[in-house]
Amino acid sequence: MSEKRRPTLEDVAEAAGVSRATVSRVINGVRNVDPKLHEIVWQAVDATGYVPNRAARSLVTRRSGTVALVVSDAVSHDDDPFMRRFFADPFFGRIVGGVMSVLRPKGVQLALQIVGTQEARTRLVGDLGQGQADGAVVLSLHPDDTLPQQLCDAGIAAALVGRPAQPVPISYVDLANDAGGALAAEHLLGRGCTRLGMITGPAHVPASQDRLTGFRQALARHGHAWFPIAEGGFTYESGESAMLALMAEHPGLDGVFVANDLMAQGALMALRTRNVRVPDEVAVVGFDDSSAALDARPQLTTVRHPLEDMAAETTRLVLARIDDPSLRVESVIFDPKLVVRQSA
Amino acid sequence: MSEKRRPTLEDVAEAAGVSRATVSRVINGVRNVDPKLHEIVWQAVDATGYVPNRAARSLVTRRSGTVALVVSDAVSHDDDPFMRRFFADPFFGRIVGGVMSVLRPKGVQLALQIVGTQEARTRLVGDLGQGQADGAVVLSLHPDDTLPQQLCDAGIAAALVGRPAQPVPISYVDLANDAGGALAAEHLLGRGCTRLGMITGPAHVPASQDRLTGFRQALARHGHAWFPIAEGGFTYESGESAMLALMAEHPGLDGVFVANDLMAQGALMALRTRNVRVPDEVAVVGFDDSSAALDARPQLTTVRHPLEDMAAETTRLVLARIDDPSLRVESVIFDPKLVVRQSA
DNA sequence: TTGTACGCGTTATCAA
DNA sequence: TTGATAACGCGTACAA
Repeated sequence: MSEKRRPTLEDVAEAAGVSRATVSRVINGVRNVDPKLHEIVWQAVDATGYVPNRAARSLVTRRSGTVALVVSDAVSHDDDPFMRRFFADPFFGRIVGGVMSVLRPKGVQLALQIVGTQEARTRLVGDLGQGQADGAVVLSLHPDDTLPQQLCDAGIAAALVGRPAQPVPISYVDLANDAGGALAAEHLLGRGCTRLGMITGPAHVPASQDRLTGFRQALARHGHAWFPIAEGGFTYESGESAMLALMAEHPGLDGVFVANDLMAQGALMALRTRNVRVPDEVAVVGFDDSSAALDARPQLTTVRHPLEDMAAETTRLVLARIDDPSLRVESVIFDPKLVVRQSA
Repeated sequence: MSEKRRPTLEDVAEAAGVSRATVSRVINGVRNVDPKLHEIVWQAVDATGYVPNRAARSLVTRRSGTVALVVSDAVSHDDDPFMRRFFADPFFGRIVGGVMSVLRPKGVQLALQIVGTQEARTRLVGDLGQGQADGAVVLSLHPDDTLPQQLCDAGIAAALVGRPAQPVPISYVDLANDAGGALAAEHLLGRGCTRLGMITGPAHVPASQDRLTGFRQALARHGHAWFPIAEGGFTYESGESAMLALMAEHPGLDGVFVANDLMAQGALMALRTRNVRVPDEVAVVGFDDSSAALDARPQLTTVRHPLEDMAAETTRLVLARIDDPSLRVESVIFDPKLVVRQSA
């Protein structure tokens, strides 16, 4: 890019009147350095405008100074409607924000990787094993995803955002989805609803199951042994039709917990179609606190998913494991909060 | 990661019975290599499982083998509702897909960078100048964004997805937004609408202006000298209120062109609120063909924005400029297509 | 066409 | 505590 040569350690050393080695030690914060030299060196760094050469450093440290953000789906990105849905949620952006918030201060690069096919997954694990990145923050979006196991087998420093669908000894950060379901139940009961129903997400998604379980247990604690359920697919449309089905079979419902905001938005549309007033006739609680919650009419009361914080924590887990590969597998669970708006 | 040392060029050379240099030449596809050796070397590469060391290569080639995907906004990510909107669109995911489709085959890494503050922008330009990445695909989301100019001044290989808001000698790829506006106009007129209106995006966004211009000119060609306009902010809510305003002031409208799908979705909601049938009483055409177009009821007839292709082309522009910095600034314009669904 | 040898900018080892 | 000096793995003039 620039015409003139970038300053190197040697240049700084000359400017400071010391040796390369000393400058290197100062910059890397190694102890055993004369405080006087310390200052002199930093001044020289400033004066020369020195910036460490990542490649040279990587070559000798055998670290890339990069962490990969891997989005793993069952099928290729382009063909899959769910993948479009995934990006359609603010989900991804929030995660990126959380990851960057811890990577940036450490000067670590974020390399984005999206793997849809089995071949791509295998290649990715190979690349990571070759040191393309020092570790990986992984979003595994499909229950049959083999990537967590592969990463584990390859001994790669990685952690998942969200509990792995299958039991794999890999670190992860998750939300107490069951607690979220309980929050929704308590809130609906608290506002006087007595005939509750739920629209769940896909049965094979762990988060979806947990939300159902939490909702069910909280209701059971209040004596509600049973409630009608309709299964959706986390999409707007599925929420709409699930709500229609629920209303057709159980006309007396006065409260519904929907496993994500997008479906809840669809459910609101269905209620509107049937001229049912929300929340007066039927109260609706969503999940995620995504932008869909604000777009909805009425605005959604929903369970907030602190994705940024969770992504940041996941990144810390990965970084810690890069520093010390002997660290044991760990999981961190976040607690959800209820955000009360208009729909319940 | 792995216990044993990774194979190096030296190992391959030994296995093939040639010198390091020859192996290097074969791998990098340099001419002047004996075809026989060529094959022998590749077999040795296979046998040893050799993979080039990026750091070592970078050190000598002075290339990072990385392209940055930069999202530049006027304010910090977390605070800005527009940023959430941005990620809320499938926009970002589609662009990532397009970029990766050309980077992956070339073995180039994608480094994600999100800069919200002026300080972050300056630091980014510095980092890129230091060779953190060889070039940048840039999404500039704010009219006052100084990043394009800064990149230009720093002589960094970069190209924008979307026309820069201010005239800057930098390569970009854009959509013929005006042609898209014209498509919408022709379609509405073609289906017999005679009293048209438009909901525009923010006046300072170039794409928004162009859509309006194209719509206007096409109508003018058919004798429609004037039509009512309401300005929105590319959000669902703004589309909803713009539509309400339009209906209040111009009750006779029978067709509306909305500058993006999200606003169009809001407009549909407004029409529904007023019990106006779509498309029978009022036809609606959106823009982008985002997932919002499919979520809408009725599903949106809209102008398709070939974002993946555009992002891929932008990436090619960046790559070409990395290879040959003397390449002149270039722009590539894509043509939109009309996707007919139910709303018009 | 192939091989030798040097340099890329760091970190790390070992004397001093 | 500091300073030479040896890797790190690769590309490439230059010589053969």
